[in-house]
Amino acid sequence: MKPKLADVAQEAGVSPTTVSRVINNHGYLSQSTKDKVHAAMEKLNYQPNSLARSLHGKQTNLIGVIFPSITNPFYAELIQKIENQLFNQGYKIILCNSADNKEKERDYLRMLMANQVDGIIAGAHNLGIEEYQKIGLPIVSFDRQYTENIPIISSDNYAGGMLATQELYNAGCRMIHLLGTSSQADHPTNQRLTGYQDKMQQLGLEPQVFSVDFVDPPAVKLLEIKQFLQQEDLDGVVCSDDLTALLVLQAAQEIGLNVPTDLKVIGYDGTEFIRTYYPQLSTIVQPLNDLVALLIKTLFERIKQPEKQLADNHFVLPVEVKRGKTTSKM
Amino acid sequence: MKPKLADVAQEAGVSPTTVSRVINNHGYLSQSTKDKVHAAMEKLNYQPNSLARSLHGKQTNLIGVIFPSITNPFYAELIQKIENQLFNQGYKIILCNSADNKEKERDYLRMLMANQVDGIIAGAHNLGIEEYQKIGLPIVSFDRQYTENIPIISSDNYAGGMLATQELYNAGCRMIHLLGTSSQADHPTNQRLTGYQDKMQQLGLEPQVFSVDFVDPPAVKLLEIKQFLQQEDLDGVVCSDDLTALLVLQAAQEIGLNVPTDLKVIGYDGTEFIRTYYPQLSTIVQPLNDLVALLIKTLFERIKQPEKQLADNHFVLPVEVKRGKTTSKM
DNA sequence: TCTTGTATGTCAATCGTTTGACATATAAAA
DNA sequence: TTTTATATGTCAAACGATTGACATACAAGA
Repeated sequence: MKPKLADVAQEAGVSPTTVSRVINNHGYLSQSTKDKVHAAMEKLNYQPNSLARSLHGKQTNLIGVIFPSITNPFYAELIQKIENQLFNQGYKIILCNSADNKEKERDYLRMLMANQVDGIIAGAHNLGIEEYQKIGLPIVSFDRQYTENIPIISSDNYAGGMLATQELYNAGCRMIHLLGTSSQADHPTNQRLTGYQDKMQQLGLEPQVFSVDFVDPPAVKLLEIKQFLQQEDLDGVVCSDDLTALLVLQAAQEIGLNVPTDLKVIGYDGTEFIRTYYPQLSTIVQPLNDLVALLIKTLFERIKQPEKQLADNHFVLPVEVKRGKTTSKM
Repeated sequence: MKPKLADVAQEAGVSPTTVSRVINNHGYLSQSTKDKVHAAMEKLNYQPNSLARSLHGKQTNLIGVIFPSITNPFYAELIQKIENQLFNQGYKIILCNSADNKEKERDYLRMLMANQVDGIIAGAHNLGIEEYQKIGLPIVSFDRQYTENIPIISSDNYAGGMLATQELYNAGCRMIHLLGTSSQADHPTNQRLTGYQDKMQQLGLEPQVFSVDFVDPPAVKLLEIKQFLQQEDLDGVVCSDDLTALLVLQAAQEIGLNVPTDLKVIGYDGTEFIRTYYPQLSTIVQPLNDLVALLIKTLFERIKQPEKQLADNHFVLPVEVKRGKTTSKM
């Protein structure tokens, strides 16, 4: 059986209370006792049962992390950075992949409650606001609107939409379309769309929006995009994310459109992955490191003072353009 | 405060014991009592504290999942599938990103023990065998050799190495090099190298191996690969993984080598991501779904019968070639 | 009527750890 | 010598749920 505190006490020849005191550094302790206890813990490979400790009121040091997918490089990098930061502060993460599935998300929320996590970082929502209100746990959200009481961290989607459009315009495009994946009405990334529309208007151009269904498999999306490229009169495409942009590049190649000569393309997200393995793709870079730092800082504030009313609950970080060959002038 | 069992009892007008009986479906219960209790749980949004339940001897339904990275699409897809399967069976995962860091891996193992996880799926190791032996928990490993007592699930790296080489040979290559990332001597993916070497010998060709350092940032690797392509006399490259293959394609383009005319390339892993977004890349496809199913099945067997000696502890699943333009004949 | 099965309640021990109350003992400081 | 800080021990209650032992009560069936 796993060693328990009492075993350590016996091994070290001290009382259980003393062992607990050593572990929690509580009360008066001589160096020699500490050493004895540590030696015994080492010898038995003892680990205090965190279930028992947490049950007694201590934190669990577990954070629930809910995102719609981890195979999307953007989320993968986000989660990896979150994991890293949290690990450095002594926290572990329970990874929840909502898979855009209402039931799964609900089940996970329940499980997280049952597991007494200290807090939740959420970047997915299919559920109504009520379920998020009911949880009664510190939550911060990435780029999703929940309730007034839940802080939202996001990058400047509106400015990003404008920047992307401007970039194509600067590269000489005049027939710029937006290619997006349809999603809920209140999804903050819809701001990218608005940014595009406003910028087009500013430039005196007609906004043109085409949507592919978010849930379609990529092969289907590719087909739709090929049709889109063939049917429309266009010389530039603002994509709602980099993966969609990759499909555009692929579609363009398959139907014999040269990028950037015939068509210019800009994506959105600018993950390290894309920047490394598709350096030619122009894109709007979200500041992942800053986003993660802010998410975690905000979450810890919520954990420390759960009741505190938020003066402002929406934090927006700036984005920047990363220029590649897909928006070269010629 | 969070509602507890006693609150539910009061709300439902029954005894705490009865509530517990309803939750665990233990002993005689009338339908009306069950309904009352369920209504009360609903009303209070009650979730049994899993810490307390687990402390009492029940399983935690937590599985530790340790991999070196999640931003690599291969691991991302593996983890996503693991998460999915485990969720369907009522388990949650604690995601551990070892980041090829000994200390981090050790800390995570400790934490997992402390959190009383029911088992571990590990695909990383920097640590010695002893630390894995000490844990005393059901473990299965993906593609890593730990101890005789820990089952290993992998795909057929040796056959994969041969297949990849044969594919280039069939496409007309005669100067086939292997480009790999250096790693530990006992790493099972070294079997890919051996497969390559044996196949070359079989074909009467001279094996040529070039290594880039695993920890180098991609930009540095890219440089090294460019030099490699320029210095060596070659017409085909077997890459140890798809990401390396992407760098080769990029390097080739930058130095003006046409693929597949001047140079043919084949990768390794064949994730859905690569197959979708780089369909031109030929690669060896690992059977992710089967690997995950087997990992989980084996883990559950270990959990059920931890003491059972293993007749065979290495399970190897077959791979297949996915042909793309990078190994077209012409 | 006497069993027997069903339904619920009370009580207490248990899981492993934390922590406060209290006792005691030694050593150093006043 | 008396105080005080230091060091350790014993004991027991708590955290929230589970579960067995035991008591009680009511119904239906023999």
